[in-house]
Amino acid sequence: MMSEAEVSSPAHFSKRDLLRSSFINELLQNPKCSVFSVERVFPQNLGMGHRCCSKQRIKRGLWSPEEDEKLVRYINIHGHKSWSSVPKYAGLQRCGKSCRLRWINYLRPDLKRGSFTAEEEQIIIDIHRILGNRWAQIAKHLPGRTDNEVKNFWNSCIKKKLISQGLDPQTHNLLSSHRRSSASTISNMHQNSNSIFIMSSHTPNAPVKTTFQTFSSLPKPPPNIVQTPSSIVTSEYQTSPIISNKFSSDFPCELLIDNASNICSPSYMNPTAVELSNNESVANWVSRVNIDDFSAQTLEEGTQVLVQQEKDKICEDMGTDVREANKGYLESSASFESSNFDFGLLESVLSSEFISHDVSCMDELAWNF
DNA sequence: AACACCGCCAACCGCTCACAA
DNA sequence: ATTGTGAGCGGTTGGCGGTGT
Repeated sequence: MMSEAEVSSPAHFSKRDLLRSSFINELLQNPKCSVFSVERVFPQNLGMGHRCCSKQRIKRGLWSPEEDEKLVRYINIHGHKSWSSVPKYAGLQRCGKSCRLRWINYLRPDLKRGSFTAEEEQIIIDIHRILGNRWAQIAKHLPGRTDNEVKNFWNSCIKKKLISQGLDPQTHNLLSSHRRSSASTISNMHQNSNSIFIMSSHTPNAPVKTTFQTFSSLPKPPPNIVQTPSSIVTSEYQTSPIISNKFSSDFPCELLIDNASNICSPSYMNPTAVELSNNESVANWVSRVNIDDFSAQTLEEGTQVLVQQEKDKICEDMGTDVREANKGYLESSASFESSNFDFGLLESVLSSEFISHDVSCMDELAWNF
């Protein structure tokens, strides 16, 4: 433990050290902790404040330990019913917005600190492939992580990693510079073994049309579509015995099929990932089929059960008659369209769990929407 | 040692949405 | 229906620290 003199000396701490030091935790546990006696000001950050708080002269920029202490102490005692009143009563020359941000992104006691794990990284990638840059949604699936943290991690690490793998970080498809070589490879896979395809519905926000079809009856895809399933030519998709039928009012669906191994992974494409979906030739290629037919013809028995279980579960949650839902084609039924059920979120939970873990975890999924 | 460059990340900005008056 | 306010979100910025020359 450092002496107070050491702690009080700004020279001993870089900004990052101060922000990250373990005594933040100490402070959180003990609001009366007075370890921050140092007068640390950031004159360069003394601006006029946010537009939302332009009436006051408020401080901007990095938070000093004293400010952190005041904020933590106040919230520990009074909570934060109204952020706009927090700075006033906490004795801070900050706007409420800044206080809220500081609390949520840094001072909240339930925050996890330290580097992202490989598992967290994979979850981020998986959910991002589905939801796109919806950092807050992604962060909800990473306990103790904030949207800001996830966003920064994405921009500083994952993005580069994907690019280095020849993947477009927005669409998770192959970058154009990598397409030429990959396209021929995948095209060969199609010709030789009927390996992997993507079937896609069309525009984002459009009602979900069908997305499922037996592989063998599909017409040959247009040349450009075989360039796209870059992200599924990975071990995770080749080894995950995943199948589920999901629908979304927000996102177009895609179904990833490895016919050679009978592995299927339907998913949603994030809106930025549908560049090909607006292509007419792609639209023509995607045709409608009965989902039950698909399941029966192409899936092993155990997988069919999983399909049915999930369909039932979804319909149950929505108050929809399962048998009714199973009767016809799973296109944009009125009940789905009018529902407030967040299929995007559902999908994000499901896919992150399924892709990263064993299928047996299906029953453990939280349906807390 | 000095400087330049670069990556990380905390914080800000501007926007949208929800809700109350 | 309109307006004002607050909360939340995603994009962006800029300072700091590490690294290379």
